[in-house]
Amino acid sequence: MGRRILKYAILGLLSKEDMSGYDITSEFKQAIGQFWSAKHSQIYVELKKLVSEELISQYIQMAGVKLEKKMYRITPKGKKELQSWLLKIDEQLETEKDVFALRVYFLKDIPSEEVLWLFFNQLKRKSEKLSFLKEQFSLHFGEKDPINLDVEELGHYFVLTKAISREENYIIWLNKSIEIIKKRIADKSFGEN
Amino acid sequence: MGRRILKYAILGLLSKEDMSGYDITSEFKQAIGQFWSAKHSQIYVELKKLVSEELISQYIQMAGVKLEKKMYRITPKGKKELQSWLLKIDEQLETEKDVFALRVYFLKDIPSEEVLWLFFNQLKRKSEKLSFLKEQFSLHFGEKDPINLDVEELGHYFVLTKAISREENYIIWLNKSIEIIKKRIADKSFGEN
DNA sequence: ATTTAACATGTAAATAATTACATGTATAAT
DNA sequence: ATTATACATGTAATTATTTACATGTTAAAT
Repeated sequence: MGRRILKYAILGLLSKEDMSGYDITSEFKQAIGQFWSAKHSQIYVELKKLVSEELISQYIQMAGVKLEKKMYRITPKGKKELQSWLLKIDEQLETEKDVFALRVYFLKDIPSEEVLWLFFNQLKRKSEKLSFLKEQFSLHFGEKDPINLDVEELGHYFVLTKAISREENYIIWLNKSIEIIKKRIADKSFGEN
Repeated sequence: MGRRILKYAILGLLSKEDMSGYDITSEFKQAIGQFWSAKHSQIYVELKKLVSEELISQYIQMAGVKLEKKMYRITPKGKKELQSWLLKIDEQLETEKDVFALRVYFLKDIPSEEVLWLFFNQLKRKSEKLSFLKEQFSLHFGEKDPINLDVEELGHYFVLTKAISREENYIIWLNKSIEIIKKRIADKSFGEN
């Protein structure tokens, strides 16, 4: 935190095409939302700030008869700031937070009969997420070879493959852990009998 | 963020053994720091809050002649709250934020001659992190079979294997992406000549 | 002996982010 | 026609987190 990531996320999205606050909110439910996300309340405030900083400009687009949709467009100044940020290297790798892993660290305080259920529950959620991501992938890329992809699509391709492999890896770890837990339970009841 | 994760992270750590604020800060530089972390300024404030909530208690331990180290111990009330939190399921999976992936999504705005360097840089950092984690692992577990591990150590084992596989997976993705980028560059210069 | 690094604890200010409150339009389904 | 859902935008209050400021002790290295 504290590095105005949302600012650059918005500039990056607007660099591709003009969008409304609602559109940006929706983007964070798609591929890029796997790696950065914000609520609409934060987005609308940030958009106003970016306008005041002259990094983006605003115009009205009618949606229906009465609904004035506020569209935003990146300015040359905004584009420049985005490009310079994209080349910046973060001083240190930030913590990729994961509350499930935190809970697992405190395993000894979880009743042993509940542990397996917790892992299976996480497995279910992660499997669902993986399905969603794979669907997204086949929808956008199908059997396409990334070598031939337009550079406009390549970022999306990389990010989707990253998200998919992350979930696959998570699931593998969950299954391995489940096996260990099961084996420990089996060994224990054997010892007890 | 609004779910007081740090509160439970501290309770979980204190559930294992009494610690000072400094000790907790140090823990976040070890294995669990891969999945949750906080700065000392936040930790000291949270500790005082937890004392006022009677979830932990404080006592003094002399370190040297003058240095009064403030130690914290979890109370039965604190233990109870921890255990109930550990069984709670998060309503929805939160975004596992990753600024590098965000930058990659905006690839089209990065000069093509800089892209490879960015990926290689990330590869270097992630490889270093992986080495650190593997060192931690062999230090704590060596060739031990997780089946025979004490339940006190099992959480640590799972978290370390999770952190290691996450980094390994990240590195695989980076290498695959680098190959694609290289191939695209080769194809392009072939076409241009 | 002196310096450096690690140990140790705090507060204040600013920023980032969430949750809750608040309102209205357009479209699809029933 | 009515209802539900998606589209659309905002503010206020609260909480979480970082950065900067501030100080002192202990142990190890030179």
